[in-house]
Amino acid sequence: MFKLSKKTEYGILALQHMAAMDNDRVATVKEMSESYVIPQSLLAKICQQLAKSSIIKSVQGSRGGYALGKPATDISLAEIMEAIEGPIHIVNCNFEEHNCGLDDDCTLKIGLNSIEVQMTSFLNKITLQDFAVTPY
Amino acid sequence: MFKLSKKTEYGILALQHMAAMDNDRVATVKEMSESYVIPQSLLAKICQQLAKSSIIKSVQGSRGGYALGKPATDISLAEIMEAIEGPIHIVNCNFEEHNCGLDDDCTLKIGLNSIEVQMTSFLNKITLQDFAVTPY
DNA sequence: GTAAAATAAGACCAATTTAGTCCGATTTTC
DNA sequence: GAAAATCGGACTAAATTGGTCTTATTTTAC
Repeated sequence: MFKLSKKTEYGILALQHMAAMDNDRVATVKEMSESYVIPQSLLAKICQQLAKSSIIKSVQGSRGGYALGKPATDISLAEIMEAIEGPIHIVNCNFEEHNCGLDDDCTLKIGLNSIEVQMTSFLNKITLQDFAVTPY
Repeated sequence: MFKLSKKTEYGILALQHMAAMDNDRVATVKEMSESYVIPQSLLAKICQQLAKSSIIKSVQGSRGGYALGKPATDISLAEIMEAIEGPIHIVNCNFEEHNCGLDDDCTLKIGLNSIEVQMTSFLNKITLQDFAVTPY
């Protein structure tokens, strides 16, 4: 299951939308949920999460909506995933709770640690700009 | 959810075990499931999947078991994941079934395609040897 | 000042996926 | 022929993800 969750996909679609729009306006959840056929209340929650991580900024009230909180070149895929799905860890066990009974001898954690580091570094380097599709 | 499934983790533990053992012997599921505290019948199925992909080879009957089917340097992480979890796709939609209603205009697929390529290439380069922990 | 249109937030349920169990069959050794 | 192993599939349980609903708050426009 090395896959983005649907929520993350929805979040990316929304971010691509915001990246493509004029700088002076904000996008509403309603507008985006209709464009991309995403349940409105689900996208609403996703936008709230993105806003909490200040990837996007919210404008409340009527005429409100969302817009990117920073340039698309400054928004990494890792950041988006973490905002929506939580911390990225490729192995299930983590250092807070040893639940496999092997504790610190776990050869899985030891062996895969460097891979997790490389992975997250890769995901950190990819920015929204990289996968924002320019209209053609 | 950029995470290995527990099944894949179990599979890796088993592969690490086989990689570390003498070349002339085979490892039984019982032996490995006890060492790493993995449900025996679950590990049994995982080993069958690894054997189907010829990552490991099976010896049937009493005194049977499993051993690596090729050198640890030839077994990639991508290969292990695919054997256990199926094909690697970072986006939910795929080209066989368009289920989002956006069909070929999906900016998600277009934008993330190159990232998926880079990811799988990365996972293909990592071999069991790389994360096999040498006894110390 | 009130109605309308938006975000905020959290509880809740549904659907899907993953993890794990169970049973019977087959293969091989002793 | 018994024992010890893999083979394979159906089934159930648990966990995660996806999605809904409801209520509150904020802001604008009339």
